Amino acid sequence: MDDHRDDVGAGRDGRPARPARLKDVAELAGVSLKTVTNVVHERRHVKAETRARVKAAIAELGYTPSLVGRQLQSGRSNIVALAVPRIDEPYLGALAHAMIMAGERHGYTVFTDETGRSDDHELRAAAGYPGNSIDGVIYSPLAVDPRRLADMSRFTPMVLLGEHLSEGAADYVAIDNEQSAKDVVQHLADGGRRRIAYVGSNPARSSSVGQLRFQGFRAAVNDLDLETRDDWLLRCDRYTRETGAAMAEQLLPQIGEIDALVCASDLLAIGAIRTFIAHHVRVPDDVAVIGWDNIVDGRYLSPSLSSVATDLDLLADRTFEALISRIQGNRDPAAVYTVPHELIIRESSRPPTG
Amino acid sequence: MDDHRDDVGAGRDGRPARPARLKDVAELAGVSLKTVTNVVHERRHVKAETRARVKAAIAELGYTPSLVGRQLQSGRSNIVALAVPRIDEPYLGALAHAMIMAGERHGYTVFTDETGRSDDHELRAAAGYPGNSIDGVIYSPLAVDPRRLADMSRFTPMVLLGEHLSEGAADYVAIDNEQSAKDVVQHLADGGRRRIAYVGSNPARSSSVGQLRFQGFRAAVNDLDLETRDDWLLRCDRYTRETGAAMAEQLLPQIGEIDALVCASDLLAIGAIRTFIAHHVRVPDDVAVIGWDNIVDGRYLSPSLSSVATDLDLLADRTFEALISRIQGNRDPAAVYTVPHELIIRESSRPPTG
DNA sequence: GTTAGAATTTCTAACGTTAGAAGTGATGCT
DNA sequence: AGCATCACTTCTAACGTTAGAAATTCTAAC
Repeated sequence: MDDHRDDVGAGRDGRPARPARLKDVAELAGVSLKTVTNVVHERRHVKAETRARVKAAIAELGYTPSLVGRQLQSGRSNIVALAVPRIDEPYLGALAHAMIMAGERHGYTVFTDETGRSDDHELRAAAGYPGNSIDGVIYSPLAVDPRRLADMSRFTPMVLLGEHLSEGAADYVAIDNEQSAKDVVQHLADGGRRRIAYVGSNPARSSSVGQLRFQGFRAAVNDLDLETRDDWLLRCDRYTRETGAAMAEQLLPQIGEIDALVCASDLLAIGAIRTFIAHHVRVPDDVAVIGWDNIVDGRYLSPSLSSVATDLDLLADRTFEALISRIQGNRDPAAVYTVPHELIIRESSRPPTG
Repeated sequence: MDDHRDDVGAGRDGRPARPARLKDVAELAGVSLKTVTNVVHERRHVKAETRARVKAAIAELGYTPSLVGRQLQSGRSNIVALAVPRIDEPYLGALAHAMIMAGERHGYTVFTDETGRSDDHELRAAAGYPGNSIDGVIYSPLAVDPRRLADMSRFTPMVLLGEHLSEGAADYVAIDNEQSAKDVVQHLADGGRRRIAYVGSNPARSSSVGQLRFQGFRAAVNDLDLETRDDWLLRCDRYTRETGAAMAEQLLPQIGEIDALVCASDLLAIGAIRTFIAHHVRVPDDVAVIGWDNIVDGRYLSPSLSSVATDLDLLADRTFEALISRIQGNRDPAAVYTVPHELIIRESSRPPTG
């Protein structure tokens, strides 16, 4: 009788005017709050008859537990944030999709956030979204200083993707980038390619995937006695189609010398192929092109794009295993989890005809 | 002295062992809770000296208000859900990006959810994510029965995108689909195309964008005295690359008769072009192809893809305006908001050379 | 020096959930 | 009959925030 709000489930169309609370259920069923939670959580020590009555009341009121109340009480939200630079990049979209599915398997809701708008957003993600009661962060950093990140992440369960931070700031999940680059070069050599260019290195960021892949590339080129030259190695920060197109522009004078181009991402490769075709450079006959990420668009390109594929579902599962372990208090030193990769050969890197 | 937790900001490395609460700030500053909130909310009636002391305490403890606490108290979360079938579809990724940016402009956090996994997920979105304290839903439905949706959405602020529900279940924001199709046909006619096929109609779902666009298509074909035939009109549910490829397969026998293909989405168009090229059908010389959505990939395709572009930023802003008005209690009948579209002409629909 | 009124601050209940502690009966054993 | 044990249920404080009401202090005018 101390409740002034009396219109639960009383809409004249039979729908509640406001969501029912635990208290409403308790009153309708004529039991205490605790008994209702006991029923909701399927606990013992509730008489069958009481249980039935409570369940009926729950059904009648259409009661759904308020996650906010729970969260406040438990300190846990079962929400993790996936922080990526831009959600409209194909690879990151596919990653988000895989993470959402994996989150579901592991009992977590994945809240995808974009950090690419500003450094502030990146730092906010790195700090674990203070105030938002995020249980953990899956983070694909772009520009944040690794040192700073290591500092901030100490108190936020976090798993890193994409860029490798040598300081071991947090758990890291990725393919073996160097080895995948070696596989790429081996494949090109198998197809008779000898003089290979590379787009996407960046010595200034030695831990970037582009640089890791470049190291594998260079090692394989040496091991297999292939040729590369400094002016065939183009560095860039952003792995976009635009950049790829611009880089290919720079390579046009070398066409005829080079017979293959390795791009640190499919987007770079797509941009490069676009430029090549526009200048009547034939792919793969004049130049083989290959990238990383196996984005769907590559399959529908003409020529279709060869690429290094990550098993995203596996990557997402590993990520959640690591993250959940951290959420549950694991304080071991940061670990690196490697997931397998696979070379998907399509038209763009087939051996030249004739 | 009734607080048993005494390790706020007491980590021996100078970082808090747990997040600071309002109460911690109040104690450190030697004032009451209300005074601290008054400072946090920049309210009057706080002495300058007190304000300074509180601010110092906030800074020292690194206090950030708990959004959960706020949400419980206010019933508002300032979070809206964007429910799309799949986040890894290029158009939906671009839409999500635009919505996240617009949300920021309007003071909302956008939580992107995928509903494509099951009907349950769609219904959950339609019901406003019960228990999650979502303030509103931006919803791009795929399969939910409009009738049911109308029923559920009555109590959840909601804006619909994509599919048009004639029942007026909720506010709807989109381009003028019929007019855009007429513009497409006009453009093809201007380029000398006369016999035009269409992929993406679906009479079973008369309110689907594919069907709306088809209606505009047919009207324009009649008005401009162009030709189309029943076996040039292919219906489909899913606007994917795969479907587009399959539909184009069906059209191969008609090549030579038709000189243009209108696809209800860019993905369909991309799939179709892939099939055409694989079968040495020249685009645009043999067949012009054009789609909707202006996804970035279309620009890098060869031939680059002509498309109907929506101004996504404008669409997102309109969406938020409508949604916020609903959140604030607007009970007017559901409205339709139309945003402008633009025809982006690229290579795939250029007039045949020679 | 009083006092009305304003300025500033504190007190307290509430948001919806949870779970430990405490309470009530009923049963079975001696 | 007395008592411990068990099944079941209720009571209550707590999570972090907010804001109306109440209390206190200050200011200025008489």
